[in-house]
Amino acid sequence: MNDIIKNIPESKRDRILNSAFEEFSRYGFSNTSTNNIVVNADISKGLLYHYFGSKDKLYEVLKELAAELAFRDTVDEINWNESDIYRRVKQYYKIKIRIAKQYPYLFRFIDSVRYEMGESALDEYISTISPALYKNLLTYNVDFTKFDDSIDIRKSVNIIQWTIERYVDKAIEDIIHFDIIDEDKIWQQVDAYIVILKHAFYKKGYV
Amino acid sequence: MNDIIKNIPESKRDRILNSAFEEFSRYGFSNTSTNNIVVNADISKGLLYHYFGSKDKLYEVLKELAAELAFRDTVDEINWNESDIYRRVKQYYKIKIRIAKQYPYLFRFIDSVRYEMGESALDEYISTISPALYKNLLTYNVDFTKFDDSIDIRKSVNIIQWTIERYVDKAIEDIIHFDIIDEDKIWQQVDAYIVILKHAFYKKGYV
Amino acid sequence: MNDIIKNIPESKRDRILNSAFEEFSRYGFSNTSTNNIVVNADISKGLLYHYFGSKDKLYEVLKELAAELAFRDTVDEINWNESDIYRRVKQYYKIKIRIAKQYPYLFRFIDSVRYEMGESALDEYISTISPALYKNLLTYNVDFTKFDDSIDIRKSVNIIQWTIERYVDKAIEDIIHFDIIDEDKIWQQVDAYIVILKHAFYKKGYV
Amino acid sequence: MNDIIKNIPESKRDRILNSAFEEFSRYGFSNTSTNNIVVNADISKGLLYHYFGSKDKLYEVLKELAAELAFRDTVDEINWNESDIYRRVKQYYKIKIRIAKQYPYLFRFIDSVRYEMGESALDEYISTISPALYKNLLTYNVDFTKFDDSIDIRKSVNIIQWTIERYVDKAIEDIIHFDIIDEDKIWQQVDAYIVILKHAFYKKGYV
DNA sequence: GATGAATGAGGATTCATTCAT
DNA sequence: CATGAATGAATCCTCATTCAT
Repeated sequence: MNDIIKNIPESKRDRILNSAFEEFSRYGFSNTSTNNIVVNADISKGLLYHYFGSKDKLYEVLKELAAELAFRDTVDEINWNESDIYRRVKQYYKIKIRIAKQYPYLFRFIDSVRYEMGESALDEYISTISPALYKNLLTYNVDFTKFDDSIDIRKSVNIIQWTIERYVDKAIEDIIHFDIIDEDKIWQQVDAYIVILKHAFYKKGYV
Repeated sequence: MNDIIKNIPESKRDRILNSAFEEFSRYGFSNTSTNNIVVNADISKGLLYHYFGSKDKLYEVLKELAAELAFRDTVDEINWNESDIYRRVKQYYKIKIRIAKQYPYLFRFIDSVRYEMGESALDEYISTISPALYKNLLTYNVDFTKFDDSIDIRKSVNIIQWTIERYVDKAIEDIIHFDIIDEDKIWQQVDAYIVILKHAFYKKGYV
Repeated sequence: MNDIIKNIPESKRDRILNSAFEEFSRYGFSNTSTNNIVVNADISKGLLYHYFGSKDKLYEVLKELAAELAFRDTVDEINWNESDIYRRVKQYYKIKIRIAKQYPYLFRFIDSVRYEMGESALDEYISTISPALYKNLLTYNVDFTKFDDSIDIRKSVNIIQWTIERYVDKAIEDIIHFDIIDEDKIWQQVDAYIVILKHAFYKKGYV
Repeated sequence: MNDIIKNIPESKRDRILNSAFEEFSRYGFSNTSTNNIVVNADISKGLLYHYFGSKDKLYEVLKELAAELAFRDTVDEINWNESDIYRRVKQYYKIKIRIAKQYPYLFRFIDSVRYEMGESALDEYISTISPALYKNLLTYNVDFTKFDDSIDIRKSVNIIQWTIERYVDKAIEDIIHFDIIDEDKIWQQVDAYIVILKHAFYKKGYV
């Protein structure tokens, strides 16, 4: 499947993929018109079928690509030696923003697939790899000795993740709506929150 | 909106509603054919449009009805003076089964709407009334003094709800698949679980 | 299958059937566009599918109708007690012309089906009933005592049939091209030939 | 037209021609996809159009080639001094098998053209040269004095031809299906039949 | 010569909606 | 009330043909 994408000239490839990600995430599989996809991608109808053969196949390729980028590659790229929970989480969300800059609708697409499918290629990632990724992100090799023992660490960790996630998801929506984001500003704001969160959850010495 | 339903002769009404609930919950809004709805309801196409005007309007009416039955009426019907958590929860699920007997696909329909819509009439119930219903069901006027203080009451309550819910949802699927259920048997089995759960969560005196 | 045709109002029915007979006989099954059929029949695309469901089904119905008219009904209508070969053959071709007046392309359609199919519903008529019809037409209950014994009767009969057929097929082509024929004139010319043929093949007493 | 074929390197030529003969004979002109032709011939789409210009032109060239091989060249190659009907007929079918070994689908292609066309280049051969070829094959310079006078010679000749033809056509189908035939065996079997046929039709002295 | 990406008109089919009866 | 015939725009997909490389 990946061979299909590899063979498309870069210039067109992301136009096609983004157009398809957007349409499918907006309208679902059956309500998405290949017509709209090709118009937005500025290619001919024939070319879409030259590359992908059918609407079904296109959808499969998108699911495969989404799984690759959002789960497999991400797991490989994270530096699991980073034991500080804040830097660990920031790492992950920096990757997510980088992906969203290339494919703004990819994460919305993943959400929409989750809704449409019972058992499928992507579901493997959603139901298995995705929870595992999040679990490992927040636990594997994390230095919990920095945390204040009197506080529920798991919940603390959740609050940390949710807070950062909130900013990042808002940033991704900004990419979708305004086509551009001020990434520096995002990380500055995130860092400001991290200062507060460290005060709340870390032992005095680690703040 | 409710006037529309009121004006449909009883003999046809539930045939139409159930056919529509089933099709929409199976295939989603846009992938549902009004043709299938009228065939399964054994009415003419013209009649569907006579009553509902359009596919959109039909969908709206169904959402409204679903919200009415599954949330508004249910809230009104629950006896909020019943402070025993087990009897309280059983009350709710008895109502749910009664609704499912009349409209087997209604709860599947609600799930499907949640998936398809961003902001909609039903969302008001899903995002506001539905969580409130569940919260009140498990907390409002509930006599928590019966609970063993050493145990996390919230989690206990969740286990109680989840256990009962599991049986009820399975029963609703049976209504869909076999058209009939043995309700007595369901409640017997639920009661057997309640005995176990009371041992686990209630103070000795209340078991 | 015949129910489909029966349910179409007469005014439209023959417009549709003739348009389809013409297109299919001209271009073959796959090269025939349903678009052209509906344009020539002056109906909407949807209506064609409302009646016939698919291009395949339409083709099946046409084959069935062709077999019915050109073979089954024809066999039933011929007066097999007519033992004079000339009157017998004329009978058959009068039926053929009557059919062609209603469905000018029907016989061309049959020829085209013969070419496209291996084994099919119509083939049953073409490969079995059609040869049987011709054989019986020229032999069953025919009074061969009228023939001059010194001449090959079978060949004589063929010449008789071919001569009449030639005029009739030409007449059918005229129906196609000019929309109208002078049937009286055709039979006058045919009768003139019959006089000659009787001189050639019949015993003196029967001329 | 023949220049087109001449200019194609031998290595590719027969691959292209056989692929095209097969597709056209299977699916007819309009239902044949040039895509399938190039895939089966293992050439690019562009090359097909480089050589032939269009699907129509390709079809014309194939018809021309078929006429050349199956009629013109065959007529030239037959030794018309061979007056023995059995050897004469065997000659012809040996040529036919040699052609079929190079172009297995050529004779099926000719049959399919006959079906599709009204008036065309190939029809000239089908309607004029082909009947003439068969007529001459079975009559021109044939020594009929060998035949038993009491038997209808024409019919005898037909039986001779049909018998041999049956074996040869079966052999050609074997070429198509199994890619190989045992030609010696075919002629042995044909000769065995000839012995029988001579007994039936020849005067005692020529058996 | 040789490639195959690219085109876009045209293919069959579906379906929400209307309206005369 | 009730019907279902009728519409036609929109659906996915195919394919002969072109052309830059």
